[in-house]
Amino acid sequence: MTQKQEQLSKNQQIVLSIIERAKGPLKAYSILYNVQKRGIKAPLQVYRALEKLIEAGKIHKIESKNAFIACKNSDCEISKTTAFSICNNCEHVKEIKNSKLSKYLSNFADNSGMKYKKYNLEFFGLCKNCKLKQ
Amino acid sequence: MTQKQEQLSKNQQIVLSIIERAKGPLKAYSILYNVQKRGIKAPLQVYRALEKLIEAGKIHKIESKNAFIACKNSDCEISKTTAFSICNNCEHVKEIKNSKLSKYLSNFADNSGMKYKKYNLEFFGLCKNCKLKQ
DNA sequence: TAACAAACGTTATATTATAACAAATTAAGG
DNA sequence: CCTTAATTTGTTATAATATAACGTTTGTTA
Ligand SMILES: [Zn+2]
Ligand SMILES: [Zn+2]
Ligand SMILES: [Zn+2]
Ligand SMILES: [Zn+2]
Repeated sequence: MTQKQEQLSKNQQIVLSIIERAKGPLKAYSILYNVQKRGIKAPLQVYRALEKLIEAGKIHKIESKNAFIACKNSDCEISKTTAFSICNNCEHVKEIKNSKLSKYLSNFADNSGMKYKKYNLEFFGLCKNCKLKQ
Repeated sequence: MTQKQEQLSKNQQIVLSIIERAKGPLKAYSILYNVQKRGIKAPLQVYRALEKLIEAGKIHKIESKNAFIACKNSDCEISKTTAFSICNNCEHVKEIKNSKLSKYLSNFADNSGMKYKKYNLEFFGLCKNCKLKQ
């Protein structure tokens, strides 16, 4: 009876805490530098933790940036339907929590007959701050 | 009066022709191997061509795969609003052309007040073929 | 406690992408 | 045509991102 792991392991906790404390998405090697004092020495240790954290819905990968951000949607069990807004100027990234959007996309079906359980959406534009400064 | 380039350069044409002939998305180094007989020797030559082709809307990058696919929407001048369906099993990728979807997303605005001119959406699931074989 | 799965540690290496610089080509204006 | 600027090219080196392979340790379950 294999069952989904509940508890995070030591390395997973360390990596998660760094990501949660960060103001924005972190890159894997930046995480590595941040956790070396806590005993994590190699990239692979970070990548393994990242993989598990993503599976657990604790973090998401921003694909267009190869960076990782903590989930703010009360730990999306979802984790499969993600949407982000990304500022092209200051690189600010925010997870979009919008039930209409997620409903719309979860129910989307094109003529291919393919039904999707998973998607990732990345919006780009200028955030409020950066819009003013222009 | 700088103006958007109309004509593709030699290397851009070579790279584009490879991508257009391919059945699915190609990775940069796979493109490189494919064009070496045509005189392109270095990764940078490929990446430079890719960059221009993306700007021109001739190709798109599949972010979750670090791969490049030819645009099928009559050369999206759009190129800024992209959606793809990706099969998790056979890796088949198809650009989604659906005006309702693009209208919905182009008009989407969340409570952040941010308005988006650009997005990339990647759907994941099983294609028809792979669904049958399961 | 035996058996298995998951996590860990470590070294090496694969893959993806860009920096820096100089030469060649192309486009536009006088 | 000549000049100038912009773009494209060629080349070498290197940065940044990610995984393979192996053996050990730890935790769970029967
Ligand atoms: Zn989330
Ligand atoms: Zn901003
Ligand atoms: Zn397109
Ligand atoms: Zn398939």
